[in-house]
Amino acid sequence: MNSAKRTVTSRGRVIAHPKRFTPTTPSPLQLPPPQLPLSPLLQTTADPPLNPKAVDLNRKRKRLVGSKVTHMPSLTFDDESDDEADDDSDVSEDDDIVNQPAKKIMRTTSSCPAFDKENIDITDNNERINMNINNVYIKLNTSFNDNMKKFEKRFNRLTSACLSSKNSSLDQFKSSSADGFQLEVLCGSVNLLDVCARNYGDYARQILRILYTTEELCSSILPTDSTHFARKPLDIVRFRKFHDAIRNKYRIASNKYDEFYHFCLRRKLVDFLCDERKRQIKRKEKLTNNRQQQQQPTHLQEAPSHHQQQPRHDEQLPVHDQQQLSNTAKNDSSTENTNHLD
DNA sequence: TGCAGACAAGAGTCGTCCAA
DNA sequence: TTGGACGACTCTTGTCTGCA
Repeated sequence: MNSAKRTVTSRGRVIAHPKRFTPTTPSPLQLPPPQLPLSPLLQTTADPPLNPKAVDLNRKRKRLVGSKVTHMPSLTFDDESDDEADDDSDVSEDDDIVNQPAKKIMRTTSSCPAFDKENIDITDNNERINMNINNVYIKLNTSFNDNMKKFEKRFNRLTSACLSSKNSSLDQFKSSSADGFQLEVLCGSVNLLDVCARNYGDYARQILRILYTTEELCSSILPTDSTHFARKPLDIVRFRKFHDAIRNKYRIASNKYDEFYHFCLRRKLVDFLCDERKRQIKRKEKLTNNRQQQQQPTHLQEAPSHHQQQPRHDEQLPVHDQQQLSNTAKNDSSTENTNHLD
């Protein structure tokens, strides 16, 4: 995956031979809700219409006003005299039908007073039907939203319960038998299994601090197959020893260790490495401030030597963190991590 | 009470996989 | 070939907890 053409993002990620440009689009939450073609009475929420055909119903409603309800499949208000008009109209017709006057309207132009009175009654009846349809849609929409909210609450409770149980209990990953586990995992002369810790997270951090130097922890990421990251992965040989220590310390079944590492440990380790970087930057800032304070007052240069702090071994920053520190001081994060490419 | 460490949440970005 | 889903890492911000 490594290629000669590599670019670096503002956050320091190495883009090895980008294949596809992913445009930055506003999140769906930032986008305006879709404009529903339904009437304003139905647009109580941003939810899409329950039935996609509601769009068609809405368009038909244009035609229904002032006409007779002849195209509502679920309603049977037709009388037999409308059959002629219905024969020439089709539900599947498009805008032409909507824009064209319905044939029923042609009958309202009759000079017969009886027909006029009948059409007025039909119009009033249609308006009442439309109002009823709107009310039904509103009730359905409200009921759907209420049920969705209830479902969301239940789902969130279930999710949190699953996550809490998964994070809090090691028992589900432990082996049923104590056989097959090592009594010692040596790192030099230190048996890693003798290290005491409050919990597996604390133990993992201590083991990492034993296996790796602070520089390595601050300049590396967890071992991964991907090569597009700016920081190099931790040494895989020592990381296998880390896995051995964790698995043997807490008697985790070998067939469940992957799941344990993925769900319980990985995130802790990622945050640990990130926090190590922050801590080192903080230490470096303190060291820099102390040096500046020592250099500024000339009359204090002859002060006792215990003010002069010698940099610790773990305070030697890698190149990219020095760059990051300088960028932090400049309040300009746009140029960080640009000089630490391999 | 202040500080340091651990942890969590979320946004941003990228690569990979896979279905259309 | 394209775009969505998903996983992974980085970074920021904030909260919680233990300790001196």
